[in-house]
Amino acid sequence: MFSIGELSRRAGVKIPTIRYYEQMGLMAAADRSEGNQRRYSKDGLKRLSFIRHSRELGFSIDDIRGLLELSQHPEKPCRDAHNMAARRLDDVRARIAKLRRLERELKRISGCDADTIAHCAVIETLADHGLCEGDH
Amino acid sequence: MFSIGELSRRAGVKIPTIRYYEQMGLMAAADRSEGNQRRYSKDGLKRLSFIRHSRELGFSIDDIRGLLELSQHPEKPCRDAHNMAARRLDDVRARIAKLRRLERELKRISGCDADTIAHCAVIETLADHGLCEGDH
DNA sequence: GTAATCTCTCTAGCGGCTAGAGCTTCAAGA
DNA sequence: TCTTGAAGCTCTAGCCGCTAGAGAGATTAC
Ligand SMILES: [Zn+2]
Ligand SMILES: [Zn+2]
Ligand SMILES: [Zn+2]
Ligand SMILES: [Zn+2]
Repeated sequence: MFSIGELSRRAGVKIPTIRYYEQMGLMAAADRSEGNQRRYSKDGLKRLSFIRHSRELGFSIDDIRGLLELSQHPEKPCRDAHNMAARRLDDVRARIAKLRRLERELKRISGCDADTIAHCAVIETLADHGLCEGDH
Repeated sequence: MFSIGELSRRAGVKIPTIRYYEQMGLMAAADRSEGNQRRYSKDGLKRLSFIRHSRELGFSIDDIRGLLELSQHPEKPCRDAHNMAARRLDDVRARIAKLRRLERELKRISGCDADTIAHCAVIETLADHGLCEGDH
C-alpha cells in the first residue's frame, strides 16, 4: 500500500491528474487510510500505467474507459479494441497530413527575404490565402 | 457596412467566434447601428480574413495580436514576423515527428491477429510500454 | 512534541471556441 | 403602417484534459 505521491512518482503521472482520473471513473475510488488519504496497491499502479500509456498513444478518456473495461474481460473478442486503435490511427494520419500541408506553407513563407513588413511574405500570405500553394 | 451575419458568411467564421475575437482584442470593437448591432466595413472583413488564415496556419491568438500589430506598420522590419513563423514551423515539425512515432505504434498494434482480449496486441501493448518499438 | 512534508477537498483557470436563454432590433411583405 | 420572423444582443456555462492554489487536516522523522 502506498500513497498518492508514491504512485505519482512510480507511474510518472502528476497527483492532481490521478485524482482527476478517479473523478472521471478511470481509476476506481481508492482505499483510504484512517486519516482519509488515498492508499494504492500494485493493481492501482498497473491500471494507472495502462491509462498513461493509452493517453500517450492518443486515446481519449472515453476510449480509455472502454479499453480498461475490455481489458477486464480476457475471454471477450478483441474486435472493439481493434476498431478503437484503427480509428486512432486514421485520426493520427489525418492530423499528420494536415500538419504537412501547414509545414509546406510555413516553410515557404519563412523564406521571405524582404526587410520590411511592406514586402514581407509572411504578412502578405496571412492577408491572402490565394498566395498559398495548397489548401488547409 | 454589413451585419455580423454577413461578415460571418463572407469570412467563413462563425458569429460567436467573431464576437470572441472582439473580446480577445483581435477585432476592434465594431461600429454599432442605432439599435446597437455591430456593423462592419471591408476593413473588418480584411482583418477577420487575416485572423482566420493565421489560425488556419496554426498561430495562437496571442501571436495573431502581434502579427496584426506588425501588419499595421509597413515600414518596420519584418524580423519579428519571421521569428514567429519560424517558431510555428519548429512546432509543427515537432508535432509531426511525434505523430509519426504514434502512427508507427498504432500501425503495429492494429496488426493484432488474435481473437480474444487475452492475447490482443492492442491491450497488451497498452499495459506495457516495453512492447513498444519506440519512445513517445 | 514539534516541524516539515504530504494530502485532503473545493474552486477556478488554461485555449479557442461553442451553445443556449431570454431579450431587442431589423427588414420585408401585406 | 403594421406584423412577423429572422437575426442580433448580452451573459453565462460547457467542452477537453488537465493544472494551480487556498486553506485545512494527516503523516512522518527526529
Ligand atoms: Zn518578411
Ligand atoms: Zn492559405
Ligand atoms: Zn486484438
Ligand atoms: Zn509505448
